[in-house]
Amino acid sequence: MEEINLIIAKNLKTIRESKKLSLEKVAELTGVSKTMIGQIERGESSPTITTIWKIANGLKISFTSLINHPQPDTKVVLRNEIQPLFEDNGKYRVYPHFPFENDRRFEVYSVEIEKGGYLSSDPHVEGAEEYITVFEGELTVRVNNIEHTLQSGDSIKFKADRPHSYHNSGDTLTRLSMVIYYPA
Amino acid sequence: MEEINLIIAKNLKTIRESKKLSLEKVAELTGVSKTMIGQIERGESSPTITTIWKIANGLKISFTSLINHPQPDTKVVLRNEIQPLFEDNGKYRVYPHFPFENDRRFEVYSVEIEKGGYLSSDPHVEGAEEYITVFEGELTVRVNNIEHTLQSGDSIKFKADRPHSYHNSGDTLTRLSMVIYYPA
DNA sequence: ACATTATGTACGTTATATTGTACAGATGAA
DNA sequence: TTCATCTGTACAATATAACGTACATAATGT
Repeated sequence: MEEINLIIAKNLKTIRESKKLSLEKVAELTGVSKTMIGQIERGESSPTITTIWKIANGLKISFTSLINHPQPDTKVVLRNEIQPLFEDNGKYRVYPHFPFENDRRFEVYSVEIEKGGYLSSDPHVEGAEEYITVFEGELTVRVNNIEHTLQSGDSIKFKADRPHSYHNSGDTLTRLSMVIYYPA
Repeated sequence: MEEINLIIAKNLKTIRESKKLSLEKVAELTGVSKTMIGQIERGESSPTITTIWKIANGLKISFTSLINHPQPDTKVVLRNEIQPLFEDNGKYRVYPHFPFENDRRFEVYSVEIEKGGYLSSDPHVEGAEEYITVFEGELTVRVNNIEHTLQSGDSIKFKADRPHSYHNSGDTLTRLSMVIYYPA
């Protein structure tokens, strides 16, 4: 998940050292206490937006240079690293492979639903869409009061800004891929 | 100067209303209390970076959509609106016309120095440069232990990451324009 | 009309961001 | 070495962000 305050910590320390400034010098330039600068660099504090503003302006750097962390060209996410979310007494399991991140407009999940497993989802934000492909078993999606039953290999796309539900209507484990898109 | 928390206040309120969400709904989606969301929208609070992160992620919006405020195509800055900075007992007056702002890599000032007025400046950050043009009177700049005397219409550029000083070496008021550049 | 729900604000409490001072280790000069 | 300065951290005090509850008003239905 990459804690945001750790990102800032690393960025600030890198920038400060690249400018060869001491904590005290940064404190002078920014009007933020030496102690606070140190704590931020160590990730011990989640600074307020005004503090970040003072730092950015005092150091004459952009806001994003503190917030952005360079995205690696390649990123591998192992199943074991993913902390699944459990619903319906563990019968419905969500694996967030690529959760929402700053500018990215979509998320990638996979879902496992045991036999009989069911989940009713509240509407997402207006304009949101879901793209589902079934990889194993059978899935029944209900949206707009219409049920759609899919088999392995089938897909469905629907506007997810209304109530919808997922149901393993088959006799075996259902596994599927889900992409959620959010409008800009 | 546009207080940063007021910018966020406006952005958040606009985004929330465009999505037709109540404070409570936003609280649910983001994990930030309804009260805090309200205070942020009213500009009564400078949220911490983690709170902003929660809001951005919960609402599936980018960080910058909360921070950025649309720059007008045209901006007029009247001399009367500028709050000058006084040095050397008011003999050295700095007028910040376009102070540092997020991505902009330079600042534009004008300076008035009365007869005999003098200012010794500490080094700016490494790589900083100053571009000065004299509009009225005489100016003596000292940098690298060398003095340069300029008349109205003359200009000078120098690396400002070392000590330097300005001196009105003439008999009349000196007025000049100063651009300070900061490396990326 | 009334009741009911929904929405945003005021208030008191807790958690924590922020500050100033004091301290310990490092660095450097003589 | 010794003294001095510089750098970053530990600590205690204060300011304020963040929370939960309760309240006022608006909106909605019956």
